[in-house]
Amino acid sequence: MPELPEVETVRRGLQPVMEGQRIARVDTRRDGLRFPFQKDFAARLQGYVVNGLGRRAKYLMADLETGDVLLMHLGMSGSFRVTLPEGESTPGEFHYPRSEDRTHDHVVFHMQNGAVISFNDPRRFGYMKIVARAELDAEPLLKGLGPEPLGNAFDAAMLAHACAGKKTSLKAALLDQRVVAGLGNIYVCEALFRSHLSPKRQASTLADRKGEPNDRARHLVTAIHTVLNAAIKAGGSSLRDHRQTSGELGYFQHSFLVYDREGEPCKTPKCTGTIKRFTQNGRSTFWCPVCQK
DNA sequence: CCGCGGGCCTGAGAGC
DNA sequence: TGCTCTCAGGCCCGCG
Repeated sequence: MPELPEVETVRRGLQPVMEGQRIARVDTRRDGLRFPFQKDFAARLQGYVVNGLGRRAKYLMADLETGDVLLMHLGMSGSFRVTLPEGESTPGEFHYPRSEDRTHDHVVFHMQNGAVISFNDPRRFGYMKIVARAELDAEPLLKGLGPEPLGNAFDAAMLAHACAGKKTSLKAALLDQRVVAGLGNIYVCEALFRSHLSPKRQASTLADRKGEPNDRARHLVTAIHTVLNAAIKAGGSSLRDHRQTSGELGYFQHSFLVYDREGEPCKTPKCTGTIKRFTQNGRSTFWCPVCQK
């Protein structure tokens, strides 16, 4: 599922029931997800207050009063569902990911305020890991991540510099979390389309000979900002598994201009092209060969 | 450094 | 109805 907008949507849904609240109990319903749980996983969480819930790239980070940080990654199919205590919740219609039963609820947080937060992940590509805050800088999962695409450090100059001399494709460069952290297959396709840049274009062509950013770099950065902000506003994109923590669907998939639109007409004004799909670095790329150059 | 293929998992959808 | 095949918002590893 989840790229930055989906993870941010989940963060905003969990924040009110986690931040400043005490975890009463944690149930793990299997030995692990992608990796086995740490032996003291539940013990390091139970009974402690969550001071804050943040996000770095596609990771959720729960700051505990103990000085530990719980890192959570949703993999491809992870989702969280919040159930509020009797009388406090009136979330409308629930759309459960995949099965109606909760077979794939692998981790359940019982908050002292009565909220129950379930982590569901059919494919189990997600993971959770507790790291001491003092050791976060050395944490392999986070080390080497590039800047946040919506943060101040990410601009045309930074992107051009990171891409200078790269012979790899623009698509591959943007998917590389060391270049910029948080984009995935959908939003890379969408941002390239919106900036009229070909996914096949060599990444180095965002910079001039001195490594200075050109108009392509500036347009691409703008397109990334625009598409991510719009997707967050829409609660992310629900194709298969992504749900907001209320169970509601995200709806940015209705705003896709290229992703999942193979064979359909290009939406660029006056463009007569047709959206094509091909495989790049093992993933589907959707694009318009007519207006993306 | 790079691209590529395989692996990790389950489930949905298409085709037969 | 049911089989087989392909594909899926991520990411890591090893190969050449």
